[in-house]
Amino acid sequence: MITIKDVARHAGVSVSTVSYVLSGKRPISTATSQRVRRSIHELDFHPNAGARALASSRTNVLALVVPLRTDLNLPVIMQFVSSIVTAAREHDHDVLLLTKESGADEVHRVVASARADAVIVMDVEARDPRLPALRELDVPVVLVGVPADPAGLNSVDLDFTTSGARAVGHLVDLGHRSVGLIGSPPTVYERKTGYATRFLSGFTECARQRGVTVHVHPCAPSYTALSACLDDLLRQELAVTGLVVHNEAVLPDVVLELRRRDRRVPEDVSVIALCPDAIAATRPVPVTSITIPAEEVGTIAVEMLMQGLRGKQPSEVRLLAPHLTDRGSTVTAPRTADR
Amino acid sequence: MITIKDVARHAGVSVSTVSYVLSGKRPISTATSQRVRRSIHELDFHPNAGARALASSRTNVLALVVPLRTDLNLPVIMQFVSSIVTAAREHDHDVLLLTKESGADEVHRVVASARADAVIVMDVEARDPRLPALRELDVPVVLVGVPADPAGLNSVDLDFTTSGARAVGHLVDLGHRSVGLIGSPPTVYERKTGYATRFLSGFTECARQRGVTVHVHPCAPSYTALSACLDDLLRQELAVTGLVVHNEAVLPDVVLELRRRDRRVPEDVSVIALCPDAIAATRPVPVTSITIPAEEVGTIAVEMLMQGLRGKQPSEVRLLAPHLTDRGSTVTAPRTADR
DNA sequence: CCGCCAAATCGAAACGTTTCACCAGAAGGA
DNA sequence: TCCTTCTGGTGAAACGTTTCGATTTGGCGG
Repeated sequence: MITIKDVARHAGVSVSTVSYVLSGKRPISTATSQRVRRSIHELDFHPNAGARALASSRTNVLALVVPLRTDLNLPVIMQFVSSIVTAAREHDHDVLLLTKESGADEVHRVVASARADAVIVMDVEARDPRLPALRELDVPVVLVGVPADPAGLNSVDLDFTTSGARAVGHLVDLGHRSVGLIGSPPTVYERKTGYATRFLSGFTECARQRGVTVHVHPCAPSYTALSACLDDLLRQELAVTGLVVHNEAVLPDVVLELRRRDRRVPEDVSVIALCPDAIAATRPVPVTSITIPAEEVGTIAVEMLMQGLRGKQPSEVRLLAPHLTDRGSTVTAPRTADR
Repeated sequence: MITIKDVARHAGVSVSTVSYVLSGKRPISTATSQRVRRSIHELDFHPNAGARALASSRTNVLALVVPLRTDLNLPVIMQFVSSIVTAAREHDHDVLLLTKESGADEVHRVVASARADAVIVMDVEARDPRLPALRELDVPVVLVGVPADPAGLNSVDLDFTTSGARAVGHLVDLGHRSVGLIGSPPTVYERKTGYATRFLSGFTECARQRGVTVHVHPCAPSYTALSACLDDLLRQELAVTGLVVHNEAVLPDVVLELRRRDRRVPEDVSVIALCPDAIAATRPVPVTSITIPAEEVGTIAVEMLMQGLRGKQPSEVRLLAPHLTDRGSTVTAPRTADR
């Protein structure tokens, strides 16, 4: 193994000088610096992470808690993870993977044993049982998803309330007076996952204000559930002309099933979804959507942690404004809404 | 921070004794051992990972290289990751996440800086450009997926060749004489991903031996591609009565689209898929399938690494026998096969 | 020519484990 | 009784960095 000592000898300087060249914490003359750098390169020196961590009490590792069992919105999760890893690398950090299933104890273990010096927790629920334990940690923590009481922790997420309002608003602007919501699976609402209920409240509140009737329908991620859901929403007497879909899993089937029922999109029914752009764009008919800005959320989460590691501990909540992309699946409501 | 010294003092023993209690590398009297354990527990002591790594040159961390950008078979990937993390924890190891996109350099960095002491690489292609670099590493490496030349490395995967044969064999046994394959996206074959071509060769070879005609059709993960694909495969003159689907992304739509074309499953067309059980079981009509044993592969991968860390370096290839579950979507071929 | 200052560099003490070599004391054999 | 052999335990030297304080150098004003 090749150590900093070897580099120092090779470059004809002291060990500490090499260290300072690497960290930039003391001024080093450009001549020396370059000589050292060349030695590092020639010897292919990589500082030992353990030794570094021991001496500096910094691991340059972020712990990331991911909900792996959830088979629901997997693409979204992956996008988060991907952007987090990339962002972390940009700040010279690595990512340690923990699963949500193993709970807060694992996070504590990882922090207590100084394996990571900051934590990102994904898929946080409104009254997440892990919250108290997370508050106890004396390292920076960022939650992806906003809990009921975010005090003492940082959180970042899409502004789902505004998104719900925005979705229904878009349809109302187009003249729709009766709007259906195909929601997330019932289980998601039951466990009070923050994002689903927030989207729902934004949705209903906006509808109320603008005087349109809404029909809310959670939907499990299966064909039969979707089928039943559509049967219900498409009943003549409801006269639904606009559909908001907040359910990545069934969105693919929604358009197909509407067709099978002789409802054309967008002529008969306008459809707007809340999902990653990648999904909305590849449907048979591209779907107008509000994007879930996974990329951005991930980057911001890492940014917040880096802030925290630099000493600031603001404990803020950052809600990202929704961004709507019209892909043509929403049009002016048909005249014969009550055919 | 609470160190091993504190524990030693609290338990009235020397530092080394505590260490030996923890590692079990020397016999310690049960009396002392229990006293030490109680102290550890009372003080909530967690050995500092950095110091540990430095002194023992073992990090107890596995690096895992994951293809995060691939939006294709995400559920499968997640299952792998999930089982790997779980298995790693069972062996008291943590998992460091690397992305495939960042290439072999990152793996080298992580190993050279002693951040991890073994590596799992997922989604390995037949002539993967990372292979040479991986062979250079002097730590245990396990590939998930078998490259053209697996020499010097360990690999584990489903036996795709046999799986292909098994799938077509199952249909032939039921009397089908003309079988279609809805394959993975064309890009997957182009980059010579091992598993797709191996499945294909097993498929065609078995069909040849048993004298049935086959119609192979790669299929991009989009509705239009699937539609075109089905149009082609369902042409009268081909008289296809059995369909093998090796494409998680479009499987959900296949049954729906068959229905739309007035082909019933399984009365008119038998369908068998290669995909995780979770996907096959939740289709409108549950689909007979050969499972992708992600759970098992992950566990085995970790097991092999642990072997390697214990000193053995066998460099073996482990192919898992396919397991077929009949869910009723495959039945005896209709009489009027050539209607 | 001297003394002083800043800039650049060096030396050595941490950091918290593991592990090797060593040491008491008890047990056992002669 | 004395020597050996265990068993259970200790002390201290690594491990490879970072970082603090000290030291050298060169330049400059007086």
